[in-house]
Amino acid sequence: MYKEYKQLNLSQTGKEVLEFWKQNNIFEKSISSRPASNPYTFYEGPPSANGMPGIHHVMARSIKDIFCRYKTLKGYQVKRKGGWDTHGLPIELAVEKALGITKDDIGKKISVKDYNDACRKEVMRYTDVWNDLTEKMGYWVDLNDPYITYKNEYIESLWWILKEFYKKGWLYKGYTVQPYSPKSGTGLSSHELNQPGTYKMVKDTSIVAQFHLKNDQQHPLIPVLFEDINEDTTILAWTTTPWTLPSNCALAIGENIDYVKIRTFNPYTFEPVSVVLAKALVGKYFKAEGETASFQDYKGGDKIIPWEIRAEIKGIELVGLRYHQLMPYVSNEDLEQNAFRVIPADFVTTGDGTGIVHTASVFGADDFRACKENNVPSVMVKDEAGKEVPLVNKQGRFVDEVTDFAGYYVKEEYYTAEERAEPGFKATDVLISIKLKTENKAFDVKKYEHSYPHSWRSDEPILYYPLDSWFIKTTAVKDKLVELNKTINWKPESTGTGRFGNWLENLVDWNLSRSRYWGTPLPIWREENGSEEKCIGSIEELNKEIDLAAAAGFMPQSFRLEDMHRPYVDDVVLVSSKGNKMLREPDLIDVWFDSGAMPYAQWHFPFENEEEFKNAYPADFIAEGVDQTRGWFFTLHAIAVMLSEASDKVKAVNEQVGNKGIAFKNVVSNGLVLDKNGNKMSKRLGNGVDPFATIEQFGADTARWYMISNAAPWDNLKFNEEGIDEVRRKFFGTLYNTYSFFTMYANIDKFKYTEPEIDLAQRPEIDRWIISLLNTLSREVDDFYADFEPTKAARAIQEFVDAHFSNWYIRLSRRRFWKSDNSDDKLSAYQTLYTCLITISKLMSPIAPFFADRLYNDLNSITGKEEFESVHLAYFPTYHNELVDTALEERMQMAQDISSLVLSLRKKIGINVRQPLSKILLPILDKNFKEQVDQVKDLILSETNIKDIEYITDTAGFIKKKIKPNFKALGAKVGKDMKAVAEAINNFTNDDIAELEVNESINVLGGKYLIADTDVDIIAEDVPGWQVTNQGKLTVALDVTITNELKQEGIARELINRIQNLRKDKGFEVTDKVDVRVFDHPYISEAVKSNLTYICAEVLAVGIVLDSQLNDGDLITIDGQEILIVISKI
RNA sequence: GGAAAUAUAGCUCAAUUGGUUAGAGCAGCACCCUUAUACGGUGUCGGUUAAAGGUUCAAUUCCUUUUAUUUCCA
Repeated sequence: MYKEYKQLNLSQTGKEVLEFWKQNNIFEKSISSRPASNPYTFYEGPPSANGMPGIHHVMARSIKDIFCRYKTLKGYQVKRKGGWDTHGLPIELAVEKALGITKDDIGKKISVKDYNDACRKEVMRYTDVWNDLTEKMGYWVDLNDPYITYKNEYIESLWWILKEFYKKGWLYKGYTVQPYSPKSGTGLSSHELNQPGTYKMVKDTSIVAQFHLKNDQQHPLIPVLFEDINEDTTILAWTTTPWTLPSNCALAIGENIDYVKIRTFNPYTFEPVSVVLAKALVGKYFKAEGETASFQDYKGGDKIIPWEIRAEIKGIELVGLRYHQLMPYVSNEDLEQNAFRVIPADFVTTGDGTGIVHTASVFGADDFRACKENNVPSVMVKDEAGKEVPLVNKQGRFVDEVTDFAGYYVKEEYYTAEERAEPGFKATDVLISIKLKTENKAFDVKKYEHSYPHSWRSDEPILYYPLDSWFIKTTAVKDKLVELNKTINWKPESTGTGRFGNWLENLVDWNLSRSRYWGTPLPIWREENGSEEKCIGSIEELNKEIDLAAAAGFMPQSFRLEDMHRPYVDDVVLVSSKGNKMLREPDLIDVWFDSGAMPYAQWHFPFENEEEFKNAYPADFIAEGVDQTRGWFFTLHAIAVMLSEASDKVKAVNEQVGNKGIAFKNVVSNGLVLDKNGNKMSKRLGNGVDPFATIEQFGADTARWYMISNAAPWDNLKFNEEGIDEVRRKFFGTLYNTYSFFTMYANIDKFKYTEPEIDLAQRPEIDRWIISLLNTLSREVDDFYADFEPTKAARAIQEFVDAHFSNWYIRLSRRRFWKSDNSDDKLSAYQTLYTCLITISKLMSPIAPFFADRLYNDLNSITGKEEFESVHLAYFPTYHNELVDTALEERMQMAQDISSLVLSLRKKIGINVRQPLSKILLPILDKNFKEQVDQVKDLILSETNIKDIEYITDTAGFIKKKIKPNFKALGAKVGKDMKAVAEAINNFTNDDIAELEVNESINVLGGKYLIADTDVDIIAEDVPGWQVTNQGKLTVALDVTITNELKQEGIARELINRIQNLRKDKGFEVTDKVDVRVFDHPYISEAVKSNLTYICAEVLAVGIVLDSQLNDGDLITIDGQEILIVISKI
């Protein structure tokens, strides 16, 4: 007996199937049953278990799961090693919050050891919750042996990679401009800058400064810029950070921007001056009235300042011009030689300012880069230790060399509230403005409101400040990164070419340093004076060095490092070749390096598991959220490409597996999950969706199917519970019903698929049709999965189940199952229905793994047709081209369309389907048409309750035709004359159309064009005198005459319908035979007599008695006539 | 400020890659059907395809600009 269910409960099904998987180790078998020689490699992007999983994790992991399961079906061995991301700032922040401390307290209020222990505990806090979700959502990943990034072995692999880079010269210490908080004395990571509320609107003093050009220099533009010896020509540059002006070292222009030289007067000193600025921004600083004003009549203080454009200059021509240092506090020969000149930069725009950017290399990341590229030195001073430092110290104050402002805080906010409240207090930016105004160096000063980042910790504005950091020289392999990226299949493509591609094009070196406590320590030891350094690439190497240090007396004898984290690793002191102490660089490395190195470190490569690594490199497939584009996707790619150059061991592996140096071949980046209104889910709004509750209520399958079928993975998903319910009702409900239908009859007939397969040729049209469609579907779904298009796969399956399988195939086949005999036709119906169900279970199993497995096993456990104990151990349905019959699919579509047209006509004229009608007319469109329709004629007739189909040709001019231009075909032919041609065609008379049909062509526009019949669509629009409707090319005319005979049959059908309803109401089994007594009402008596056998057969009655004495029973109504009837089970 | 994605019916999504009358499902309304179906059928309501401009015989589709939402980066 096939299992029958009272109702569909997907949540319950999920739990039971999960238990079945566990009991029978199905996941393990799905791997062990596939040959190791046929691997498909998937990398798990490690989640961090210090936060609760959300519904978006169900989304991301469904995508991973789908393709892994699909590849298993296709015969690949898909190992999925799980992993945990355990380091990093979020964990440290969570611990700080839990302990009620700040970063500054670490090492003071709490020891680094205790702190790190707390982190270690925190990081696995929600592991159980995560594991629970993983199971319940049906995500198959190996959690028994996950990689954990804080393990010593993992870290050792990271050290090995770093050493490989170091040896290649790709790991260096450098200076970079970073967000910096003077109050906390620490650099801020980009993560910290992305905290909510860091960017705030502030009003800053902005200055347009006049940079006076040197008139004694060699430059082609000099004659233009200095028209006479007394002319004072300046370049206008704008800044919102006046405190950086003493550090100015260059002016940046856009090479393609148009500039002008304008003669005018300085608005503060009233001195005559010439200024250079972007042409597009002239209107911002000069009033239109000034252009016509007289220079002679101008007096200082006049509201209208005269101006005139004296020259137009291309940006590129300005490059190289030298100017006088604006605030000459600090200078030297190098600066005089190489700084204070105009350089080109790509970040200059004419969006605001003057189109010329004041550049202080040490206080802006863009500035720093532009200066470096153009070899412009920075304005620096030497501190007490002789080290070069900027003009602003780490407290945010000017150094002594900036005499006028020595000791002043550069940002107003760094002063205390009391200091700021003192009378006469002025912000340093304001003081600088005043000074520049009086020195004839300021052209425009005003307050400017803009958004500026603040430290989330201390709430004061950050500085961009140069700090020491360790870098990986990713720029050294930039070209290869770009090149190899083109070999990666990105879904969607735009993420790869756009977001990722552009990012690679503008690649900068990777800043590895983090001044934190819980993370992978940088394995570099330095002599205190920096003259010697060592990079350690393994525990063994470290131990050797420790032994040397022990011999030098710096370390205890036979010391061994138990834990590679801080503070333990900081206790290791090594010895230099000169016998000096070497201390570890205190930095940790960026956690993204941890995860990007997982292909190697998860196997503890190269120290162990070389084979495992080789078999799983590179990944065939990875998937994460699009926010990982510059995170994990990048670090994986960067490390892989760099190792392909720097490491002999990786090179060797690459050679063996034929890898050019990538870490992954296919990547799916999925979008976000938003709430149903399109808002981000957040704790604050309380609009987050609990994945556990969702799975409990609807079942994991429903949630998965909903998320996958609703929107492409890379589109944002608006998560709506009503949508899940719709999926349950429409898709799973329908599919469940098809299964119930099957079991209901299969159990009655004891169908176990033991009979030999009926030849396809012997099967009826409708069976061959659904089999053809099923094969087409298999191929499509296969292609969609292979192309990482799960949404299209889901939609195709859904469409098949709903529109074709359930609402056409089964509906039209029902009668075949009622028959009491066991004919071949019935067997064919069973075999076909079974094949559809089992195939659907396989096709859908990657997306809805629980339901699919239940369906598969409910069927297969009875028939034993397949040897697999789970659908996930089975193989993807093979596509059989010979089973696909496109002509058949076409004519069945026609049958559906024609039926639908007839039903719509019946509706329009108010004759219901139970009333038989004699015939429909179909105008013949082409030779094939009649032949095609004839083969599905019976289906149409029974579906629409019509007696016959009659075909008509237009020989008699009986049909009114309509002609429509086929624009696509005509476009190539007539081009610009389309309008005229279309009009001509639309104006064709019936005779014109007839001529075209006979000759297969016709002249239009007085013979200018010859129109072929393929250039137009001709449809039969109307059959005068008939009820007609059409859709596309199809036209159907209905004969609405109801003869007495038809009427009687109609009444008989009504009676059958009422009896069937009564059977159902009374709870009779579908196989129960009945006795019928019905009142001998004149309205039905003829109908009963003339359709007696038909009625009896339909309702399984042994006989019908017309009884004029009947005065008890059920009252039924037919066409308004009330009639008593008694039916009784025999 | 830069890069990217998205924007089509009240909602969720299509539209054969430039072909003229933009389609489904859900929701609403009306009728109908059902010995698998809390399902289905037919009809109805609903659109300035975010806005503006451009290219073209023809634009939801290509280009430019703008707006909104979102992400990543500075």
